[in-house]
Amino acid sequence: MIRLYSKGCEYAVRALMYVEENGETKRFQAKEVCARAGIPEAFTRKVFQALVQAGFLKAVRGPGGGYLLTKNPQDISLLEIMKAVDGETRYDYCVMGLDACDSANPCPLHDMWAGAKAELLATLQAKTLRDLIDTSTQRQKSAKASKRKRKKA
Amino acid sequence: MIRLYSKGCEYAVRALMYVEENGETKRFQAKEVCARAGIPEAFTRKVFQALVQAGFLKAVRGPGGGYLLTKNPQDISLLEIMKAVDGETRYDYCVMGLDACDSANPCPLHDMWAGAKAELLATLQAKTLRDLIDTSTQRQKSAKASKRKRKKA
DNA sequence: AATATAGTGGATTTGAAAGTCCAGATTAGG
DNA sequence: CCTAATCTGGACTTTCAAATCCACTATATT
Repeated sequence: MIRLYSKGCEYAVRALMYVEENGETKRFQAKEVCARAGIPEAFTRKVFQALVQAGFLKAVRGPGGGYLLTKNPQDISLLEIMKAVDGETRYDYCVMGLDACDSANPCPLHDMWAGAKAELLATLQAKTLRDLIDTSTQRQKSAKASKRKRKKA
Repeated sequence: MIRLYSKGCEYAVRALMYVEENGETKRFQAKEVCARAGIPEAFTRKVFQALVQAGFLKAVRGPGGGYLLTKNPQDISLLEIMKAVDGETRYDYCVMGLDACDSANPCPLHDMWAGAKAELLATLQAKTLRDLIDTSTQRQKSAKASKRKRKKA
């Protein structure tokens, strides 16, 4: 199975799609958001710790605590999240697994992959958390709409 | 690290780039080709078994035995090898890890990934074992050529 | 027939990613 | 000050791909 990012990063992304607006800030608790996203809480907490250290989240302890997004969703790109969780080098390896592969000494797939990779990374950089939330919300609405339609019919 | 295919498949591809022409047929032994490709022999043997069962290789036992390619390198696509080793479903999963993702109910990355995937698969289908061998051989030659140049200078 | 050389297939081990557990630190509220 | 709620961080366990091991079968050569 092709993975753009690790399982941990997958959980980070899926969880962050469930943050809720509370006035200016986006605030949420690990337990609650993991339950809604349907992902393992204990493991996802580890990932949140990484996001705190990377500066994307601020942790608030104690009753009523949780996490705060330090930026607005439209200012957080998917690629940034990926780099924070999986590190910077995930996309830096030869797809054929050759140690000695670089632009000066390319493997047979090097050029085609360089192109594909650049496109992919550009898209992931352009895609913001806001986009993910919106697409997902829209989808849920249209799902409900067609449910109503089916009920009517 | 982004992997287009499993480690086993990587070894299959890397090994097959070292098959040698013996008249009409391409023949090689596991031990020798693994040594040349610099990959683990025992594990790669397992992969060869899969390629035998998939019909890409014919196994010849006994002294002087080895494997035969059943087709010419220009008639074997990289994608075919990948499917034989990793199965048909490797590219069929949602890149965001959502169970309920399909074209009727797409995840936020679905469409962009569908496009990227289609391009990628087309390239892998078009790329033949012959291409891989030629690119690799060419690279070795030009490496030697520039070595000679450096020596001359 | 005996021997040596190849591939085969099942059992087992290894290592990294994924996942869990729990005691500890922090803080809001009574 | 006590309790409950929340995140933290280290140790531990599980899972799966990757890798190894070894006894077995098949066959060419002598």
